[in-house]
Amino acid sequence: MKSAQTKPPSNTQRAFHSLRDMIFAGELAPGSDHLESELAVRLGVSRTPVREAALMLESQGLLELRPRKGVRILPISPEDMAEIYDVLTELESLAARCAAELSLDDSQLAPLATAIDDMDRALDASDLESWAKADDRFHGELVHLSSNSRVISIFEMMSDQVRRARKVTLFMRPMPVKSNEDHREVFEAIRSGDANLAVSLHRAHRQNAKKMIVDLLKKHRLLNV
Amino acid sequence: MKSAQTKPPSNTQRAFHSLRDMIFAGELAPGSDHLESELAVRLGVSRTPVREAALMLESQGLLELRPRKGVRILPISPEDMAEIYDVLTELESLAARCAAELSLDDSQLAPLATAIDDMDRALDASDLESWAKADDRFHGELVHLSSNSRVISIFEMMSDQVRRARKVTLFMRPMPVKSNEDHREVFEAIRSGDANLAVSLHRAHRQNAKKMIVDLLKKHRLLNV
DNA sequence: GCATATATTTGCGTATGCATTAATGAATGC
DNA sequence: GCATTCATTAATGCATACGCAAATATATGC
Repeated sequence: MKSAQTKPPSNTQRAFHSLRDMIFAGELAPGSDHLESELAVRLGVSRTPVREAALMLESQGLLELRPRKGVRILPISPEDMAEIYDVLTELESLAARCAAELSLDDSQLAPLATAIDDMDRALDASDLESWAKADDRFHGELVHLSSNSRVISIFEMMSDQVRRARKVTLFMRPMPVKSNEDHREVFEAIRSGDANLAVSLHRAHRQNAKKMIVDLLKKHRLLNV
Repeated sequence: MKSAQTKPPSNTQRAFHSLRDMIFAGELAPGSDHLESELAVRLGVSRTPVREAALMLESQGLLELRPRKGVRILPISPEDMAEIYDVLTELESLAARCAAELSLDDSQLAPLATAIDDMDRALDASDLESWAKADDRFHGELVHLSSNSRVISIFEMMSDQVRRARKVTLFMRPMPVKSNEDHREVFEAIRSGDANLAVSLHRAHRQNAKKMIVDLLKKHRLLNV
C-alpha cells in the first residue's frame, strides 16, 4: 500500500493524501458527510480523482461511500479501537518473535534503541506529543523487523486509526511511565534472543495499552454526547 | 468489505466480482497483463467501473496497476505465501483464543463440528476438493467466532490468496490425515475452554500447513520454469 | 550497421456530461 | 392530522472525450 503511493504524484495520489491528512487533522470531522463534488472543488480537481481516492480510503476503513449521502468520515468507536488493538497485538507480537529470532546486532537494533531513548527524554520533559511520536516509531520499527510486507501494511493502516484515537485521548491519560519500562524490557528480550519472553512481554504491553485507550475513548464519548 | 458488495449490484461491483472470479479461475493468469480497455470490452462496460474495481483489487493484493503496462495479475510466490500464512497463523490463533474464552455451547460450535465431520468424510472418499472446501469452512467459522470484523476481513482477503495457491498444490500434497486430527484437537480445546491449548495447537497446525504449502509452491515453481 | 534523433502510436489520467435513482417536499385522499 | 403518492431535486454511477507521456517504430547521420 505504501509502495502504491510512491509511484507517480498523480492527482489521485494527491487527493488520497490530502483527504487522509484532512481526516487526521480533524478538518473532516468523524461522522461528517461530504459530497464528492464538494471535496473536488476543495482540492481543486475533478470528481474522478476524488472518487478514486475515496475508494482507496474506504478499503482502509477511514471513510465510507454512501450513495447520495456523500462520503462519511467514520468515527472511531471504543469497539473499533478494541478490535484494532487486538489485531495489532497479534501482529506486533509476531514481529517481536521474528526480531528476537533474527539475533540482530546493535546497529540493526539502533532504531529501536533510539526510539526508546527519545521516549524517555520526552517523558522527562513531559512532552506527550514527542513521546507519542517516538512510541509510534518504536512500534513501527519493531514491525519492520518482521520483514513481512503484509504485516507492515496492515500495521500502517491500523496505526493511522490509533493515531486518530490518540489525538483525542493523549491528554486524558496518565504519564506513560510503565509504558516506557515495557519497551525497554521488550527490547532487552529481543536483544537477548528470547523470543517467547519478547512475545509475552509485548503482548501484555499491548493489552494494557488497549485497555487504557478503550476506557479513555468511552469516557470521551460520554463527555461529548 | 463484504458488506460493501451487498449494497446494490452496480457495474463496479459486478466488475469487481467478475475480475476476482476470473483471477481465481485462472482465466487471468498470474503474471499476465491486461489493458483496462480490453477488460472493459470483455466485461461489457466502460473503463470507469473496471478501473474502480481494479483499484479495489489492488488494495487487496490480487493485482497491480502499472501505468501503460495494464493491470498485472500478481503471481503468488512461496515468499508471499509464507507471509500470508504467518499473518493467518496469528489472527486465527487470536480467534481460537476468543472462541475458547467464550465458553460456547454446542449449538454455537455446530458449524465447526460439521466442518470437521465433512472433512473426515471427504478424506474417506479421497475427495480432496470437498476436503479443501470443508477445511476453508472450518477456518472461516473459527475466525468468525472472534467477532472481530477486522480479523474477519483480513482473513477473507488472505484466504482468497491461499485458495489460489491451493489450486496449484492440492494434488501434489499427501492426504491431510494429520490435518484432520489437528482440527479435532483444536476443536476439543475450544470446547473445553482451554484457550492456551487451543492457541498452541492451532498455531502448530498452521505452521505445518505453511511449511507444506510453501514447499509445494517452490517445487511447483521449479516444475514450471 | 549502429546509434541517436524524430515521429507515431497507444494507454492512461482526468475532466465532463448525462441518465438513473434515491431523497425531499408537496399534494392529495382518508 | 396522518399517511401515501407523486413530482422535483440533486448526487451518484457510468460512459465518453481528450491531452499527455511513455513506448515503439521509423528515419537520419555517421
